[in-house]
Amino acid sequence: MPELPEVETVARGLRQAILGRRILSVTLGKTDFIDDPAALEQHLPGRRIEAVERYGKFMLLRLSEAAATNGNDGEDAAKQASLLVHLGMTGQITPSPAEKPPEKHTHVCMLLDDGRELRYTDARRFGRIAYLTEAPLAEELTRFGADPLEVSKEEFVNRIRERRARIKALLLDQGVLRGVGNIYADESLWRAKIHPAQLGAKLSGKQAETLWRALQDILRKAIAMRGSSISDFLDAEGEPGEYQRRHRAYGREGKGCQRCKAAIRRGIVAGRSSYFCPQCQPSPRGFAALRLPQRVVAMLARANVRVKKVDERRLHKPIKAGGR
DNA sequence: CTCGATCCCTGGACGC
DNA sequence: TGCGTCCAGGGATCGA
Repeated sequence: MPELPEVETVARGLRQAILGRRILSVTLGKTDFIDDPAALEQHLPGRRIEAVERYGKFMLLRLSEAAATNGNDGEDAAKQASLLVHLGMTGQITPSPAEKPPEKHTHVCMLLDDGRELRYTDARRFGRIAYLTEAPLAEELTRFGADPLEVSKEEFVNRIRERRARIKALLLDQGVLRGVGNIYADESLWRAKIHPAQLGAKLSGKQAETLWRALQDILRKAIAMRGSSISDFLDAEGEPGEYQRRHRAYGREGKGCQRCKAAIRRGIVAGRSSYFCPQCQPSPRGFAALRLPQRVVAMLARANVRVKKVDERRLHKPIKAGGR
């Protein structure tokens, strides 16, 4: 599950491995996750990879200008362009010897001028790849919020406190902050002792500042440890990260909170599994019950136990209107 | 504006 | 061994 630290790790690896290489040819497999597959085949060959950048959970492979075609004044042909890559859930991008048989689910192979192949593998195809010239790229990137590592404390606090959505939803919203996903949202909320279902507008200035600090600190440490490998994340060298060892909340249902020993709980907030300490991260008023995971519901049903249905209007009513 | 639901997709875990 | 079901989840989209 590549989030900012994992994508940063991959981008750094790629920078070491393929900067300056020229793409000679492109071979595609399944293409339903590629914006315009033909554009890759048509425009990538001949281009040099001049930079590798990260933008939120995206990687940007900056390409050299195409050789100007005769009669075109280079007007369209020579445009700056980039390959935008999102790893989704299971995406991996890594250079390998061209003679090595491709892994299963390899959908893009770019032959490089040093004899290797840059390969994109993605079992679930939740990723995205797009060839974009400058203007469409700029347009694409306007949808995203601040980089969590660069956002100032003031801006972060403002962005959070002016919203009435749950803090977990805000952290996951790429239009608010680009690059935070489920793991680092839960980890930073645990560190800041804030319940994931708390409303952004309900956070005190102090809490929001603490969260800002926690988030940055955790992201930096995670980058230093080359990200978290839960099931399938591997960096550009095919190595797993190490930060999963430092997880305090994510994936630790039933285990003891490392501050207070209470059992970490899991619930659904903002449609995502959310792990939190019921003791350190007090539930907001009005958030009576977390929806039970389907598995638990099924188990109870099988055991013929009746679960009193929570009145949903009550559950979500809350939050009087009128907050700015 | 914010919410939940649904879809996309596959592999792995688990129950029977 | 195998089958069915659930689940992981980022993101788009739709209706309430």
